Amino acid sequence: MARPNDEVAALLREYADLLAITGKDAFKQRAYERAARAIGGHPADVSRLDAGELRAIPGVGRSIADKVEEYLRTGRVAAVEAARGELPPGVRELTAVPGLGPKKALTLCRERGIASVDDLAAALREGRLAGLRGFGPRTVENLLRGVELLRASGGRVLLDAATALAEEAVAALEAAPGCERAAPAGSLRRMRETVGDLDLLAAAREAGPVMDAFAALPFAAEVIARGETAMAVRTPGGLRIDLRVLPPDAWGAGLLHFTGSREHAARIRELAARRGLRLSEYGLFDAETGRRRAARTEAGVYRRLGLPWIPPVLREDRGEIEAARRGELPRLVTEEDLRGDLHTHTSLTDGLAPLSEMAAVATERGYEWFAVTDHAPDLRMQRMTKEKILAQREELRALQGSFGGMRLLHGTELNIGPEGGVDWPGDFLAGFDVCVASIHSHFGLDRAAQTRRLIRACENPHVHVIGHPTTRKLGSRGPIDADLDAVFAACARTGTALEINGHPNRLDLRDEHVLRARAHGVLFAVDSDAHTPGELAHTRYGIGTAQRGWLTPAEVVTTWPLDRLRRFLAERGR
DNA sequence: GCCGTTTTCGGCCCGACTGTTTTCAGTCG
Repeated sequence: MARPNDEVAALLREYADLLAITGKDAFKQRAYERAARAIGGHPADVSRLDAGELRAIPGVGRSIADKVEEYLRTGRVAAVEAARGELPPGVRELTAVPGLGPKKALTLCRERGIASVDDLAAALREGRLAGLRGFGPRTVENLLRGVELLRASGGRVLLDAATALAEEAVAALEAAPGCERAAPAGSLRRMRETVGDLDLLAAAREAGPVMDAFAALPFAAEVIARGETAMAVRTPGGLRIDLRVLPPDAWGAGLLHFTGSREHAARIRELAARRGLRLSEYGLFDAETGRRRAARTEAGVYRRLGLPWIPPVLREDRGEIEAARRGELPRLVTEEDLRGDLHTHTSLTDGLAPLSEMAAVATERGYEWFAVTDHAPDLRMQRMTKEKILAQREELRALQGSFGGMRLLHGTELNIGPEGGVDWPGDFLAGFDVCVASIHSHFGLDRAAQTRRLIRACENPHVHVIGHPTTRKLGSRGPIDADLDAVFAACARTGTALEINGHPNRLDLRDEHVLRARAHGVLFAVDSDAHTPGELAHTRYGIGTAQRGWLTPAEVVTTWPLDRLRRFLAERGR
């Protein structure tokens, strides 16, 4: 079961969507969206708040607070039920189809009785949309492809794939005649865990040559749209890439606008409006005189609004604007802060490179220490034994000193059993420098059992880090069902660190969990979980997640110098 | 429906592109 905040947020979001589809007041709809976001991201459990505390959440007033209380008390909200009653239940999912918004969804429902994506697909195939106002042949074609796309991909790509595409595209744009600079914006720049489409920006006086270079990219399979300064292409895999070409002197305003999030940008524009200014991708203007006040740099635009520059990873309207105003933005952890990695594999188990090779690449990354943590025997397919791991320890000791000043640490990745036990007895575990413990099986246990096993693993005095705590895999496996707040509290109590696994298909913990765990006072380990030397660089995505969770270096044990890390490993506390 | 260091009422964020339009609504970011 979801936590109350998520349930309430989902309900408010549904209500906002229903208001949009049925054409109700757009401002009311926006108010519900804002409240949903605020409640979803609120650190305290809404089911434990009184009316006053509820209304203290920004965007929650009397009416919404009443509905939240009604929901928590009765499990339903009359107003939402009524709105649901106005539409067949499947209509809302129609708006997930690219190119299909609330207005067209309503038309389809009212005029043709279409109430689901499947209905829509059938109607399109059978030509039943003919004669419907606003649904000409081009629209029908686009909707067909939209349905196809929605079904094929679920819509989003992993961060590493998006990063690779963006880097290649940016290099090509920068090489175009007249292009002064180019950069990714959007959710990629904010380091969201997946990317729905790619936003690129370029600065040039003449847009034409830059757009030509964009259209000529090898992965630009199809041009979806092309205007004076904006265009969009689709990759063979179905990913949409948007390009916007800006005048060079509007670079900062454009970057801010297209980096988003939409919610953050909207609040910044609102802030500007309140000061008699108007913000667009072309700059910050005096609303009366039209004179431009700032545009060249992001920092300049923020400064003009009385704010310091806000890092893109924080721009989600999760309190960053308020923190910026108070001068309390965190000093975010960066990749340069990392001094080591506590979760890596070698060819002794399922890694692809020997210990010496992994360590050599770790040295190149400038690490001060480096832990090798191959799988323990309960993961049967790895065929691990005491003898094999002790032999690895000898090998590691023999290599100690071969990698400049970098210190090698010997560890293992234990398996958390269904009851919370781990592979080896305590006296054997005591021989390791570091133990990571992770769930690799029994994903289907109920919430109480999952919570119990994780807490037991935390309480094991030999366990230093809980690896990929929710075990989700993006696009293929959901998270286990556990009371994470109870687990976070146990980690804080026992001094066990939670991993932020940087593998792009894990990113586990995810940003929202990091924010919540942080409120409990938990320590974190940003790790690569590398199975090849190249994957050691996956920490960049883990760092992105850590930053989105507002973490500072002090909270991340993998940024600590060796002596401090050793104290943590010895005492497992602070 | 929310909100207030000019406001407790009257505001509430901005622009590009597409398609089906003879002047603009819908969608998206």
